[in-house]
This record gives sequence, C-alpha cells and structure tokens, in this order.
Amino acid sequence: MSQPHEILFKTLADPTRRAIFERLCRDGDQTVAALTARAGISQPAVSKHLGVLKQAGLVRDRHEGRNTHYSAELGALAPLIDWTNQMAGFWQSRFDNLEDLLKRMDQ
Amino acid sequence: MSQPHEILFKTLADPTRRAIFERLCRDGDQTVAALTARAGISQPAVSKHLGVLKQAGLVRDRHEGRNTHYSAELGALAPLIDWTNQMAGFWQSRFDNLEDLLKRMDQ
DNA sequence: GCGATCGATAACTCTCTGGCTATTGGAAAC
DNA sequence: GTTTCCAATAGCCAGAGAGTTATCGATCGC
Repeated sequence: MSQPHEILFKTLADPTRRAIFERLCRDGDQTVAALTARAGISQPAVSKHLGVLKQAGLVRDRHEGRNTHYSAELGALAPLIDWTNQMAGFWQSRFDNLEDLLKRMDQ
Repeated sequence: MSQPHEILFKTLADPTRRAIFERLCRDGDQTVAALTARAGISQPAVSKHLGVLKQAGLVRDRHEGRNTHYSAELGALAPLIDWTNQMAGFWQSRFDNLEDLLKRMDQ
C-alpha cells in the first residue's frame, strides 16, 4: 500500500544525501572515495547514504576491481513528478467544479 | 544560502503531514477539527503539523470566529518542480557533452 | 605472499522530531 | 457572566536516524 513517492521524499529530505545525488546527476559516475572527499563526512557515513539512495532506486552501483562506482538513476524521480502533477490536478479539478457550479447558477 | 526546496523536502517527508496537505489539495478549505477527525492523531499534533506546513508556505490559514480554516498553496510546490527539472537538465547536458565528444572523435 | 587501499558493516552516541497530555486564550452559546 | 468549544502552546517522552570510530573482506601493487 506504500506509495512509491513515500520513500523518495524520505530519502531526499536529508541535505547530505540530496547533495550526493545532485553530484551524481551533475558529474555522473563517481567512486565512494571521490564522493567522500567532497561530502565533508566520514566514508562509512557516505556508504550508508549510498545504501539508502540505492534502496530508493535513485542510484546504481557498479563494481570495478576494488572500486565501487555509483551513478544516478534519473528515472527514479518519476513518482515525485507524478505526485506533484496529481496535486496540481486535484487543484484544477476543484477549480473546474467551481466553474461548473457558477455556470449552473448562471442558468 | 538555503535553497527553497530544502524546507519542502523536509516538510513533505513526513507521511502524516503529506496526507494533510494532500487532503487540502483534494478537498480544499478545512478546519482543524475536520482535519483532526481524519488524521488519526490528536488535535495538538495536527496543529503542529499545520504550523510546519505554514512555515514552508504550503498552506494558508484563515480565521473565522473560533474556527481556523486551512487551505493548500499549490504555488509553493514550484521549487520542487524546478529541482527535479534541474536534475533532469544536468543529466541531459552530460548526455549532450558525450555526444559532442563522440562527434569530435569521429572527425 | 604481504602490506596497503577501498568500501561495507557493526556498535555506539547524540540530536531531532513526531507523538502524547495538560493547559491556556478566545469566541460563541446560553 | 458562566460554560462550552476550537485551536494553539508548553512540556514531556520515545523512537528514528545521521554521525562517529573500529573492524572486516576483498582486491590491487609490490
């Protein structure tokens, strides 16, 4: 029953985690070490964040020797876009109903 | 320096709070009592959530006698839409750069 | 093989927050 | 004016989660 946007909001609510995702979107493929260098937090903390992002489907990992590369999965943002559109839709349909009402009252 | 989408992600990360906002989008204007009836939590908890939503600019309040009505501010979602578009933009421009590179290599 | 490096896991701490009850301030009803 | 009702505030508590250090498994360079 849990909606797909639920996990996205929770995951992207943390600024550090969002920053990691943004960096992967901007600059593409990155190793954990490269991400840690810029994150300003410890390597285990970065790994944990990457785990959460992966769980949410926002990133993929690719193993290459002893390095692990992460990359953003842009498609994972779709449920978020859907949700905002849905909210806008509710708004619009309420507005339409009001218009209909006024039209009927005008008869 | 704090981006406008920061507070939106934080605010909408909580399911109860998001449910309140969704309800206001769907059904429009609601009193605190009406929202409390459906929320499954105490009235003070609902009031606190409404305070956070208001702080984020996601809702407006309107006082009418001893009742307080809340309504959704749909425009407040704009920074969220902007952010997702920006991520998509980063993605696209990296793709374009790759195309350019391949084109140059092809010469 | 051996030491060094990369990344994940474990175990712990500390803060932040979402929930509660109790109370208060106003506005209506009587 | 007193009581009743609505919503906000205060104060408290428990759980979640973001950070830390320590450690381990695996892979590379020598």
